[in-house]
Amino acid sequence: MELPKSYDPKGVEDSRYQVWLGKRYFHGDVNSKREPFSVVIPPPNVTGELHFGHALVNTLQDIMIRYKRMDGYEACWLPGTDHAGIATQNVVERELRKEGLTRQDLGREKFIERVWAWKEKYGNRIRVQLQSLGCSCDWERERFTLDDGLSKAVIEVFVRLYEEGFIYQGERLINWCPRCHTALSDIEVNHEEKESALYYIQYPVKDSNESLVIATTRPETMLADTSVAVHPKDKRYKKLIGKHVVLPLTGRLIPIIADDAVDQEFGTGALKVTPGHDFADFDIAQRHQLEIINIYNPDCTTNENAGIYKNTDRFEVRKRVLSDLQAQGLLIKEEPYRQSVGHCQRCHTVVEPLLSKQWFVKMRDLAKPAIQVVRNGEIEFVPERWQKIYFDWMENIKDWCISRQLWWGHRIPAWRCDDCGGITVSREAPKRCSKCNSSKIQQDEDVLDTWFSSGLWPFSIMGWPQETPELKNFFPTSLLVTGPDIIFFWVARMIFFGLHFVGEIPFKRVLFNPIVKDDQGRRMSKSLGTGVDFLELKDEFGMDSVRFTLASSMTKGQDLKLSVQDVEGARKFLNKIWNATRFALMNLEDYDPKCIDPEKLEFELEDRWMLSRLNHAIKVVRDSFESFDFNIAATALYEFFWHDLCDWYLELIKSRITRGEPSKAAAQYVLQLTLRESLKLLHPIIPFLTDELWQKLPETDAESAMIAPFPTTQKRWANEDAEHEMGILQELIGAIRTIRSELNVPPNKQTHVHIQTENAQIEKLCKMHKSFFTELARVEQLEIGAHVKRPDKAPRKVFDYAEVFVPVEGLIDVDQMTASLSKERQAVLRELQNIESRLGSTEFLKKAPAEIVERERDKLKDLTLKAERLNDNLELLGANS
RNA sequence: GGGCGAAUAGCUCAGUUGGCUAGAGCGCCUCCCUUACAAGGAGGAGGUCACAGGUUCGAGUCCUGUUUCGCCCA
Repeated sequence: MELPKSYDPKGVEDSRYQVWLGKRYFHGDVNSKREPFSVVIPPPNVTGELHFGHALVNTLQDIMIRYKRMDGYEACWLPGTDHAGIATQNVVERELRKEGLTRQDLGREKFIERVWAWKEKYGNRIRVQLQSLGCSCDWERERFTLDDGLSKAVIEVFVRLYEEGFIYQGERLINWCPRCHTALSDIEVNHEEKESALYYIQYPVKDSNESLVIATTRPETMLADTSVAVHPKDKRYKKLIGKHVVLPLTGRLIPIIADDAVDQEFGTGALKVTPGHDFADFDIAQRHQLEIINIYNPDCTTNENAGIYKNTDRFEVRKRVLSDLQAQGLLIKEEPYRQSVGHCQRCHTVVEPLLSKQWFVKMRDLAKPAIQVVRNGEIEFVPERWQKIYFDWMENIKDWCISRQLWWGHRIPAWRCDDCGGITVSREAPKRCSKCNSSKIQQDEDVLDTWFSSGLWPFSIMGWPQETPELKNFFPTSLLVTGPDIIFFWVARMIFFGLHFVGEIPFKRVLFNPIVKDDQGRRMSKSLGTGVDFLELKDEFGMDSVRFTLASSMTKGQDLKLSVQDVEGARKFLNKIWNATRFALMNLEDYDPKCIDPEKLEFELEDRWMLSRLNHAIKVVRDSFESFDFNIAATALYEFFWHDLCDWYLELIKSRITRGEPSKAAAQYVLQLTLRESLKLLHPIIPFLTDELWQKLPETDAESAMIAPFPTTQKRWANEDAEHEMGILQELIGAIRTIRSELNVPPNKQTHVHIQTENAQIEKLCKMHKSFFTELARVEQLEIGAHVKRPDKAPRKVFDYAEVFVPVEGLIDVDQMTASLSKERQAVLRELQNIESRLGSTEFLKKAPAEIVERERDKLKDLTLKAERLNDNLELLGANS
């Protein structure tokens, strides 16, 4: 069976995935005796598309799930999607607009049907993308936040919170998006600095010649002013407190009040108070029982409260107000000002604070235990620094506005009575008002914030409020991988909901992944047009390449820059693995595991070294998976496979195998073992290729790499002596190669090599492994020992324990050789000086740990030797030292 | 305004409680199509670790300040 010369992921990936699906490897068994390892997916928007950020989050989850599954855990990764209220509704409304329709034209029921149709059409896309990525999700447990079961959980939670007094309805100032026509929670508003202006407006004081000048960035809201506030200690205005001003343009009389919240330094120190359209002003109004005026309709055109300005867009009103003020000479001045303006997270429209009746969740008491479990380490945040962000928010948490004036979502289970106005909250649709028994009741029109249902995800996906085997086995989950941008929206809410409703933390560890950016550092965002569809890379590079790239770039910084070049590099690595396996298979054709007794094999130095390196790789990979240092795991595997295995080991055993030396069996044994264990180590990161190759191995311990036991370190493989000896041979061979290359010795030309050393062990080592020199450095004759004389003109490399000479015919550049040796001597002397001054310091000897001092002494010895050798050689080359 | 993070080779980044003659990948330069792989092999050049102080026997690493950039909150 001959493999093609290069790896083509096309076909391989999809067919592998189908096999895994068919074998139900992904399914988590609730009856298993194995320790569970569970993860719930951060549910993507059902009608959305996955971008590179998703690719990263899901690759990391898959790596952990696959690693744990192989390592003997009952792994279960529960997938699903989110209905994403505003986002999805916006998308469908946009489609309707193309037909010249609005959702109101269709009516609620028809509109919802349209959204479901849309969901059916595009809902599978997420699954297809995740499967292309290789995600080993338990698809039998796939859920959607609007499924019946999950909707029941939402209702249950709402009703319980209402009954417990956590949920209330209140008339409050909220953030209103005039385009989405809905209330937003505080965190759904993004603040952006904008160049704007500060307008100084004169308010005449009633029955007086005096006037007050106020400064504002939003002059149009003066139509809703109900007071002017000054600081009680402000000498400028003290005498005016208690008087009234005549509000320009409207003629209304409003009081001048004193409040500590006024900043005397800002503007003129006099603040117009607009409680209907400003959060700070609303608070002031509460303290002083001021009237609250709302001048806006839901679309933020003005209503009748705006008087002559009614039925006008809010930005148009601003212009008209300013020009009217100017005409009356009341606009004193205008100066440039940077202002922070809130925008709707979903549609980027400037939000407006509006007075409105909404449902809220009281947060203080829910937040407390949620803070506690992170503080005491029951839930671990990685990187830890995100804790602070979490604490800051949770400790200053405000009540959560959960009602949305949308149609797509979980409808609030509350009914209002037409007769008595009472509210009935119920799990089942009630027939009568619970207060007055009237049958004229109407369900609240609003739906719940999408994050309200997402917050229940870890247990609603497992069937809560029913007591299911899934909950019993897989809850709390082991790990959550998500972006730090939704720490408030999602992570925090899952924690307090989990604690409150299941009485347990929802997950033990949270890994916050960096934000994926493109090679120019731009955020991968669809609206910016920088969202790259990672599936486009599938055909050319394969998803394994994408996964490997993501894993190797995954550090704990806050950005992760990706470029196609990196993916290309990963593909080369995959090809290397492919070809190494191809080589192995060609050289294992006559290998029969049944005839091999590992105890009786004649292991050579390189065999022992290879196993020791393997052992080391196993340790690094395991440790870094456990600490989520995926880049370290990926880099270590790359280094190990490419450099240790391919560059050295494979080269060294070629002749043993082809010549059929007595140690051939040992080489074959170590080769197949190393390859097999490597494929396992690599499997969590690059599952497709590794399992494809696994199927071709002569000896395996499972039918698929996916379910093979993850390698464990073996004491008998660790071999420091072998590593040390190989290190010396590699160094000497490297020296010969460097010399040859520098002198442009043709690769096929063989040379003599002289190695001068007084070290008998090294002499013996080199003599025993003469073949290394022959095969890897084209050495036809090797002379080594203390007796070896330095040839005058031959090029050389100098180590502390030996000198390597390659006497080549023809010209050698003595000057160049001298220069390079001099340069090296300079560096050595500089370092020697450092060490000597260190060792000469009594402070150092007294305070530094013994092993450090010892190391410095060793270095001193080695470097002194090296310096002497360099001197000797330079002298011989005729250089003045 | 407050908080967090980043600044190391041309580029992208590693560098784990201070012990480093500072690493990798890509790119660049030289040589080579040697029967696993040219998506390859061998070798090479390239860095005052942003700046200024401090702590320490010893600082890329810790502290303070400055500059530049990014993110979050108000």
